[in-house]
Amino acid sequence: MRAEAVGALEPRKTPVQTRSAVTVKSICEATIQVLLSHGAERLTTTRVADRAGVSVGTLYQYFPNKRALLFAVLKDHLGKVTQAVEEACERARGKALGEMMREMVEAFVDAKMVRADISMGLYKVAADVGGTALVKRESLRMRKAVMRMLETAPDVERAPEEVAVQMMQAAVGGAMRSVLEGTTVSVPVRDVRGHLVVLCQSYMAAVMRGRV
Amino acid sequence: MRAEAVGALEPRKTPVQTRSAVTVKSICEATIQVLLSHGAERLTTTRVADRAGVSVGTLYQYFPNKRALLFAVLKDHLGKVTQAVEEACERARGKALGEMMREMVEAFVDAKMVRADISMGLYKVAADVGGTALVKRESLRMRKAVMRMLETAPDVERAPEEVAVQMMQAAVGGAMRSVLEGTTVSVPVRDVRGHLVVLCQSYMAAVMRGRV
DNA sequence: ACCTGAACACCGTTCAAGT
DNA sequence: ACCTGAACACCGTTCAAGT
Repeated sequence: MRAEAVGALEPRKTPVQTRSAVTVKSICEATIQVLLSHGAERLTTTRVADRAGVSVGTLYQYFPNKRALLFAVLKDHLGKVTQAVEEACERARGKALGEMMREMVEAFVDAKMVRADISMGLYKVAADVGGTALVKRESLRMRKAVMRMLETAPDVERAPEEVAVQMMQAAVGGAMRSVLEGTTVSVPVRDVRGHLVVLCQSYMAAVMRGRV
Repeated sequence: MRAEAVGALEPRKTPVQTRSAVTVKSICEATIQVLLSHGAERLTTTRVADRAGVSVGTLYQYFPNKRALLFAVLKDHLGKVTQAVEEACERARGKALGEMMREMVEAFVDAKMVRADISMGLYKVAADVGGTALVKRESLRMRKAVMRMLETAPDVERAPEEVAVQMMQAAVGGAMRSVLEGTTVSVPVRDVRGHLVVLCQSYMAAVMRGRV
């Protein structure tokens, strides 16, 4: 298997003046706007620069390449989702297993849904941009939060294997993706939430019963 | 939301002579080879043509554009997976619900795994290529097969809502994707299969019990 | 009926010149 | 310290010319 030829993805220079901090922010915002209005395949560095009111050269002063730009935007978006899940896990400490699953899943689904349009747009670019590495990192953060939460469940004697939690996350994440991409026939958000809650509850319960 | 600007994705002309049938096949094979050896971002129509031993012009005689080429390859691959699942559903008719889930999930996982490298490579291009439309079609075919199977389960009184089956598919598909992309920490295939079987069994059982 | 490959348009990226 | 935009390289796609 090939190693991903990613190249530098980190921002090129850190803005030291207020002017450039504004520039960077406007470039990121312009990226999202272009993504949503023109679509991923028409997202051009020139177009982004235009929209941000700067020249291409300026864009490249802060981002080494197009991927890095999209990477930054993706990172920001995924970070918000992870944070929402972490907070939910914190809130649910000490509750029963079923409640925990509900809080976690609802936080995840809702975080993805607040900016459903951005989530959708970013799925398309994630693959081109080293998104999997990012998803991997965020998954790990979420998994740790979930594991910590599970340790405090009164109705759980010993924590489940980490594989089980991984599968659960991957399943919920995949289902959300499918809904957002419209692969799934359109279903009300409320139903999706409800179904994913049940899915996690029943799977976790089965795992605890040693069904695997 | 923007409509996907797909353009023609169907092959441009149907080979009428043996020579050109060979050409088309070799172009498709070359595509997979280039995808696996050079990676998605270095997959160039010129490179594919070179590898297939023809000129770019010839490639464009059969495929209107690069996307159509990748679309064809993706379609073929997904078709095989769907077929495997359909066959499994056929075999499992009349068995108990738990057995049905096992047969279905194992068929799906195994089909994805036979050519894990191709599955992986194609995930990267799917987004650029109108893959979601294709996935939607294949999902529908699989869902119908699953619904037909479920009707014959002796321990199921009334078939589950279609939403539930959709969620299950999306969850399993997403989990497999996560495993293949390496987002999930590497887990033995056998374990993945086992976990996904339990996930489907417990979720379906919960749905039947009216837990949603 | 099928194949070739030079030519064109477009996009990512750079860098010399400006403030 | 930051910005500009013409110039370059590369890739998708075409089409006049060949067999």
